[in-house]
Amino acid sequence: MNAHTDTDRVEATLARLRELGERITPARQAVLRVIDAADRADEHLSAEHIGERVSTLEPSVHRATVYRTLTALTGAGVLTHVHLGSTGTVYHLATPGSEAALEASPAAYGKEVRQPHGHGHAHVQCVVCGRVQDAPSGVLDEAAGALREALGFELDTSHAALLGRCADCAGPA
Amino acid sequence: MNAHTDTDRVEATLARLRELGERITPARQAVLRVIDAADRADEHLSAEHIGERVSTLEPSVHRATVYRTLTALTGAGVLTHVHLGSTGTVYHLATPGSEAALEASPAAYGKEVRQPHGHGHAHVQCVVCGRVQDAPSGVLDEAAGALREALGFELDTSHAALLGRCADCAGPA
DNA sequence: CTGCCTGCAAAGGATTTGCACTCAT
DNA sequence: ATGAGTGCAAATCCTTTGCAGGCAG
Repeated sequence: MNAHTDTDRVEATLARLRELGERITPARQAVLRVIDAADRADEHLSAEHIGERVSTLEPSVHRATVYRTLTALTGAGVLTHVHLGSTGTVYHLATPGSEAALEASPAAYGKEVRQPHGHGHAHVQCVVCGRVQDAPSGVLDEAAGALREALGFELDTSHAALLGRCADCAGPA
Repeated sequence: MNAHTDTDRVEATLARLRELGERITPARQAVLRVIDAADRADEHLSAEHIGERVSTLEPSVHRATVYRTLTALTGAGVLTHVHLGSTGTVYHLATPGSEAALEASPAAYGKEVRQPHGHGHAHVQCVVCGRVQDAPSGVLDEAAGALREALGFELDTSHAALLGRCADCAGPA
């Protein structure tokens, strides 16, 4: 049941790229597959780390291409990135829907790409062990409202990780 | 009118350093003065930028020393830093009387950490223009509570900036 | 006097860029 | 065929580190 949905997610993204007039290349496919696999495993990969995995998957792809690809695909709206405090930036597929098998309808795109930013969930990172976790959805809703009202600031709740100490590192003092 | 309090803030910090057994050197004084001045002007300076200003104030101070000084003084608890999304890290004078070595020694990191209680304020940064603003205090209180309850995660509300669009950049798309 | 702190220079690692070529469309 | 995308290598950028000497305490 996985090999199937796996393909769907990457394929759906490729389809969106095509619609946008972007070219489909082996490098881009490899990058998307690596990120998709990481997403499914709840991993958060940096550009450099993605590059390593792409190399094993498609050895001819150069590191520089990975960087350019990440930038291009993020610009196209099919990838998103999250800035972690001091440990760089990690990437996600921007595919609508999420982890659970939403609905394997090939034509599920139905609509256009959503907002390039702001539809993902928030992340929290432990400054002690570096672990990144997904935050419950809505944790920043009130903050977003308060900031909008006080400053006219439109918060992008998923663009930067919140920092602190995870349960494991905070408890055992 | 200000020359007085200016001196006071830096002096107070120097006093704290002395109490901690840290040495007072021209380089450290210059760094503190630069950061203090920036704080007063609501500026948020990166290590590199601090280095530039220190150079004009005390030309003999080497860049490497600025980096080491920032690390050391942050460790001593008299400075704090805020991670901005993709534009590096900026430094502040730590507010006397509240947080001490939040990340003092590597050992203290996961150990008897003081609660990052309400002292430091949160920052928001505009991803369009890069501007950094202070967030109203308390905006993250609810989020902090929700994260503690849901994940046992202790949020450090002032360690990373929240990203989004400021009033100027959000409105007039 | 001690050893913490510094200056210097060189190393380091991550990301970017110029250029010519290739391949997806 | 045509130019977006790529490979390669060099260049940058910011930050760190080894070492020897200097100054604060």
